[in-house]
Amino acid sequence: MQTNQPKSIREKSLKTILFAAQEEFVLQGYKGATVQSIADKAKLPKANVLYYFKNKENIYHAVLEHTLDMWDKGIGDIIPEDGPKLAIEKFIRAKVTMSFKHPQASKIYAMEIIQGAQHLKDFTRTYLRQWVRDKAKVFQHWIDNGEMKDVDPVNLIFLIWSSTQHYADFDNQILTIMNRADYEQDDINHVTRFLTDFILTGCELNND
Amino acid sequence: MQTNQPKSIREKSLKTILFAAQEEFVLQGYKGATVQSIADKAKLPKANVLYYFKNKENIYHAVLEHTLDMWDKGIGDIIPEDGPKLAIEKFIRAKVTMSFKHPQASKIYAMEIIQGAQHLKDFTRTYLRQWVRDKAKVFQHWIDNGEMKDVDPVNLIFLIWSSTQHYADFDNQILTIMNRADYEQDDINHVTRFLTDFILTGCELNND
DNA sequence: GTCTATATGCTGATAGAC
DNA sequence: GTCTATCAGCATATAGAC
Repeated sequence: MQTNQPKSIREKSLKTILFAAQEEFVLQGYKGATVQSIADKAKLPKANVLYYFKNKENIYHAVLEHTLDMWDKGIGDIIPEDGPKLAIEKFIRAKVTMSFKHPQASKIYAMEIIQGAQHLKDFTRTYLRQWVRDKAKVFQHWIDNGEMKDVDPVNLIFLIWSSTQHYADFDNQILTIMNRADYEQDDINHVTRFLTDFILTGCELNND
Repeated sequence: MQTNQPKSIREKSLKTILFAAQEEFVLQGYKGATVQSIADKAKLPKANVLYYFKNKENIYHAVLEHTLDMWDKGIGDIIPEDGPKLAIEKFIRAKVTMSFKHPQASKIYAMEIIQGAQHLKDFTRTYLRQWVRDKAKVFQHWIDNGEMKDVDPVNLIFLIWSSTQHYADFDNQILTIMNRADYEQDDINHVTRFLTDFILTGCELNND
C-alpha cells in the first residue's frame, strides 16, 4: 500500500464514489445506474471506480451498508426508562431529522425493500425482526402498566416509521404539492411538532 | 384491423402484457426490466410486445396510466357532507383495501416518485396539488366549525397517505418481520381497524 | 495508483417471411 | 397479426501502459 498523505487519496476517493453512487442509484435504480455515470459524478475515470470497488454490485452493497450504519447511529433507541411519552417524542424527532437530513439514504432503502429486498433479506429477517419485537415488547409493557392507550404496538411502530419516512421518500411530491423548491429548517420543526402531537394524542398521551 | 373474435386477441394481449410489465417494472425498475423479460412473463414473443406498444417507454406509460386510473376509481372522495369522522373512516378503508389488493400499483407509483417523478411531474403539479388543496380545505372547514381537533390538514393527509400505503410498498418487510408468507383477509380488517381508531383518536373524533 | 483501449455480452428495436 | 433473424449501440469488466 502506497500512501502519500495521512488521510489518503484512498479514503477520499472511497467517500466521493460512495456519495456519487448513492445519488445515481436513487435516480436511476440499480440497473439504470452505470459505472460511467457514477464515475462522472465523482469526477474520476471509470477504471478508478472499478479499481476501488471491483464491480458495480460491490458499490451498491457499500452504499446499502453505509445507509444501515447511519440509521443505526442516528435513530436512537426506545427504552423503558424514558416512559412512553418521552420515548415516542425522542424517536419521532430522530426519525424526522434523519428523513430531512438524509433523504437519499431513506430512498435507497425504500427502493430496495419495494423491489423485494433481494440484498437485505438477512438484515430484515434477523436484525429488523428482532428490533421490532423488542420495541413492541416495551410498548406492551407500558400498555399493561396503564401508561398509554391499548394500541397494537407493532402497527404503531409501522405508523411512526411510515409517516416519518414519507418526508424523505416522497420529498419530490411533497415539495411539488406545496409549490416549494426545497425544505427549510422550519419544516423539520413544523413536521416534528405535528407528528409528535398527533401520535401522542393517538396514544392518549397528550396533556398540553 | 382484422379481428377474429368480439373481445379480440388484441384486448387480451394488451391486458396480459400490461400485467406482466407491471410485475417486471416493480421487481427490476424501469431500466432493469427488459422487453424480453416482459414478453417471457406474458408468454408472447418479444416482437409481439413491441408490435402492440412500439417501445419500452410506451409500455411503462401505459402501466402508470393504468395505475392512476385504478386509484382514481378506488380511493373515493372526501366530501363535506360526510362530516370528519365518516369521511376519514371511508378514506382509510378505501386506501387500506387498495394497498392490500393492488400492492404492485402502489409500488410502481412509489418508485416513480422516489426517483424524481420524471414521468409524473405534470400529474403531481396539476391534479395532485389541486386534490390536496381541495381536501385540506374540507378539513379546515371542519376544524373551523369545531367538528374536529385543530391539526394541520395537509400533514394529516400525508400521514393517512403514508401510513396506509406502507402496507403495500413495504409488504415484503412487514411480512418478513411478522414471519408470514402472505397477507390474509383478516389483516385488512385488523389494519383498517387499527388505523381508523388511531387516526380518529389523533383527531379527537373517537367516542367509543 | 491512474487511465486508455478493448473484449464480450446483452438490449432495444426493426425488417421481413409467414 | 405472428414470429424469426439480425443489427447497432451500450454496459460491465479487464488488460496493460504509464
